[in-house]
Amino acid sequence: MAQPADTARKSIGARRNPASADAILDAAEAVLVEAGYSGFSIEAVARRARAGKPTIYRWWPSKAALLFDVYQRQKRVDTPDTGNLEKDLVGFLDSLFEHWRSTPSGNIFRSLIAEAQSDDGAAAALADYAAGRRVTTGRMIERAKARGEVRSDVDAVLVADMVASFAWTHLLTNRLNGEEAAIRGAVRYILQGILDHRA
Amino acid sequence: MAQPADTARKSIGARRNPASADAILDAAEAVLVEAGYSGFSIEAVARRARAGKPTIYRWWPSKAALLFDVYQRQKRVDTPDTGNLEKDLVGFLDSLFEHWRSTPSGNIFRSLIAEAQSDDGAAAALADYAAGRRVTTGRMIERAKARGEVRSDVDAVLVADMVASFAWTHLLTNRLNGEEAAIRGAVRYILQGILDHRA
DNA sequence: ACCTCATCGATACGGAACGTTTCGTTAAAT
DNA sequence: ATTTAACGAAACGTTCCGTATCGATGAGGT
Repeated sequence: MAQPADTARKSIGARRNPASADAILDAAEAVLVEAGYSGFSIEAVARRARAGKPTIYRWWPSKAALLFDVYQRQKRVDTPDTGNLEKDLVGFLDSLFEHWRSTPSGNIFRSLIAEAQSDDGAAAALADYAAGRRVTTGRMIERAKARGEVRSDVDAVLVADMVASFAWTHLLTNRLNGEEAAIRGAVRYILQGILDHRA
Repeated sequence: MAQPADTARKSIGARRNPASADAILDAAEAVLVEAGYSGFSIEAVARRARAGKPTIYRWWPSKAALLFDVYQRQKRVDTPDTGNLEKDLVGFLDSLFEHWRSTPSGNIFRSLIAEAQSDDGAAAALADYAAGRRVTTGRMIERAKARGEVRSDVDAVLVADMVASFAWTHLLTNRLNGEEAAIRGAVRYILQGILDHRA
């Protein structure tokens, strides 16, 4: 679901000032980029957006919800489809690492994961999002299965989970640079395995 | 005059009351277990330990440092060695998940990772720790290489990284229960790959 | 036996951010 | 033109931060 955790929007009075919501999301992103997660406070966002704190709290029940909406506004890396799974997976991870490195998305996502460790709402939203992405990425593997490239008994979502886990962990431990060899290695091991003798 | 070994007052100041340090670490762990990461504050730890805040700040420069020490006191899951890599990896992950589930270690580790997203010191400590664990776990793969079970060109540390990533991500997204099938699948894919045809 | 001194618990401090409440103002909807 | 609700600003009490200051405690050295 693309909606924020709650959306318990009050009565008929629809969001009267969408410009204000945009300004707040813009400010939140800017604060996150300039001050980092540790400097990301509702007060800082309100100051930056020239908005009142209650305005933020009215629409976003928590810092986590705001973070999640900021993340949702970011562009996503979509999954390639060249007809070759190895090329697709390596390309996907290369693009993802580059995207995390060169846009605010990486730091926003890190913050979101961190927040999810202490905020149940953020945890639920993140779990939901991650499950969706596993399915999306899993389609890459499904396509390869369809063309007979991958064994039919393979769990595409699980493979997507392994790929995502590799990426997440690298993001969380600041290992996004010069990891091309690791990416290629990891993909190759998932595709071909590491055993010396085959049954 | 029989003088004891000169452990004399050192730079950092001889820790005069190790019992107090233990009490603080005990309290920190208890707070973390009872109130979770969001309730984990220096003040709460001090209250619980009947210690003064300055006493904590004297020895631990940050919340992250205290967290790390708490984590270091926990038991670790060690890597099995049955002579069969698949059994070892599955056993290792099963034990790790069970350990994270049934002891405070999981939540402490989650907190540490979260803290590392906003504290450079914690990030460095975590990176160091994780690198060490990759080497340790990598020995499992090295042993399998030595007995010819694994291809000699395989990067053992990278494989360990993939295994750890899988575990970390499951921890961070609250997926520690009923994951036996996923563990077996992931290990099998790493060992045997997912391709249908081999080159 | 005395003295010295680092650590101890306790308390207070200024600062920041929390989440809420109050109050005029503004602007869309009727 | 009137209603109505979201708006910004400001202030609130609270919690926690990290630091400073205090007298008490107790071990080591003389």
